[in-house]
Amino acid sequence: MKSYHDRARHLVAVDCVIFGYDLLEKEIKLLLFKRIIEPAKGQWSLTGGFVEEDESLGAAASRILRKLTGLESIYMKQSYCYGDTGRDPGDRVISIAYWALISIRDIDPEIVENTGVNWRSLNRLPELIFDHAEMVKKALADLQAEVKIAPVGFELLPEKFTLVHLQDLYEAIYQRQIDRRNFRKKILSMGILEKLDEKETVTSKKGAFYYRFNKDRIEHLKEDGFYFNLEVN
Amino acid sequence: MKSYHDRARHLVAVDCVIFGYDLLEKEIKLLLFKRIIEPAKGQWSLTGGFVEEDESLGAAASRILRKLTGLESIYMKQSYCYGDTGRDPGDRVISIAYWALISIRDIDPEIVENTGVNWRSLNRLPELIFDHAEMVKKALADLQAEVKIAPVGFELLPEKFTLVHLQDLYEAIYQRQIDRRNFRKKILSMGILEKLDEKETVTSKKGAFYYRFNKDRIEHLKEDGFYFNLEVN
DNA sequence: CCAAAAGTGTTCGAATTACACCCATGA
DNA sequence: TCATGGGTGTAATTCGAACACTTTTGG
Repeated sequence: MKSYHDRARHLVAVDCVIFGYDLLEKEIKLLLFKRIIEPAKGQWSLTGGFVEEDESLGAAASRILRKLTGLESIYMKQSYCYGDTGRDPGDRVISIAYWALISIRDIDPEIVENTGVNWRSLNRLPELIFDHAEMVKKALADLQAEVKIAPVGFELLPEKFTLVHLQDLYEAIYQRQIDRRNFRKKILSMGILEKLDEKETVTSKKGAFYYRFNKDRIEHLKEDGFYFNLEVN
Repeated sequence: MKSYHDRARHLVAVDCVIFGYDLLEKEIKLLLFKRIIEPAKGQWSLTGGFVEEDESLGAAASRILRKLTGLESIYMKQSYCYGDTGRDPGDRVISIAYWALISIRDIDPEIVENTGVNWRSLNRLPELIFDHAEMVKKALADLQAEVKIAPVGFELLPEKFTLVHLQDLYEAIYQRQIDRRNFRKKILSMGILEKLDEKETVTSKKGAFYYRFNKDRIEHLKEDGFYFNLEVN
């Protein structure tokens, strides 16, 4: 049954701001690609695609992410809907931006190779088409806000990680330095980490203890309306 | 020039979560209306409409607000885009929710009368169609977040107001009690209010001093990245 | 033995919370 | 004179910020 006759119909797209973290380089990167269709063919762009007939917005975003990385992201959130009439010179397109946070190391490199996408450091982005720079800016703000209220970053680290790894990650997201002592004090006081007996000895001679997340504890805290704030110092 | 051929085209709507404040009743209300078209004709709904061919999303939201209230709202913000395929049983409609905050007293009562809309207390809402209840919930959260970082509420009060009025407003938005002394201490310490010699003597025998906003000072603080937080006590 | 990274506590100031009594006035 | 709502200050606590030295060990 179709109600609503004679109404304007619009092209609706989803654009994905895919943040990746590589714990070796300690930097947040963005997955960009060179447009293969007109207009603006050959220029740098976010990854996106049109929303199909019977496809929800989230499904469209997941489809695009999966195609480019082979991943289903745990952290994929809607950011904002961009609908100015002139934003895409090709036609009037309404675009919903999503952001996702993934671990670069998890990606199938072959897929990345084949799809012509490219990881670019957040600090040294090329010029982007249309309003994509604005999308990135807003998505980063969303990510930074999200990180304060949910243990987002934890999804990006391997099962075992050191407190140094964890701090590096938060520094990459916030894009600033954090005091080591204050960071440890705060994160440990939350009681969501379990210290293991094992040490990571690759990056230092002394070695750093591995930790592991206590997922039950996190779930428990969330239920109690726990406010996860790591914005120290 | 039209690029992008053979792509699905969608109905795109805007739904407005219009929050109103009445300083007499000290309550936030929502502007609802009874649907006059199928499906769900006769049921309560947010106010909305389809986005037209060459109309930006914000323009569509403003158009709807203006039609129903005669107002241009200073505070109208995009909330979230709802696009599940089955959300509207009439057809697949992608809807962008906006919220606005207006002063009920400013509205032309004749327009409200003619359009069949209705102010309903936020605490005693009727059942709403589709996913509109979810829209309201999210928009309220957005409003509460916005209020912490911008002097939103000020737009809702008349030129002259008492500190009691201002506190009532914030209590209505946060939906909780605030300690009188702490509230005053905080708001006065910001230096954005000017005390007048005049008193409001309607609600009390003693009378309460009127205040007025110092808009220049607010602009000045905003430029310095001022974080407007009134979440006291 | 020394370079390099991990690990650890304390102090200070600011901000937030809790809390109770006096004031002015019209009826 | 009394009921009603307006107005005020202080002490206790919590939270975040700043800050420097010791430990371990492989080379």
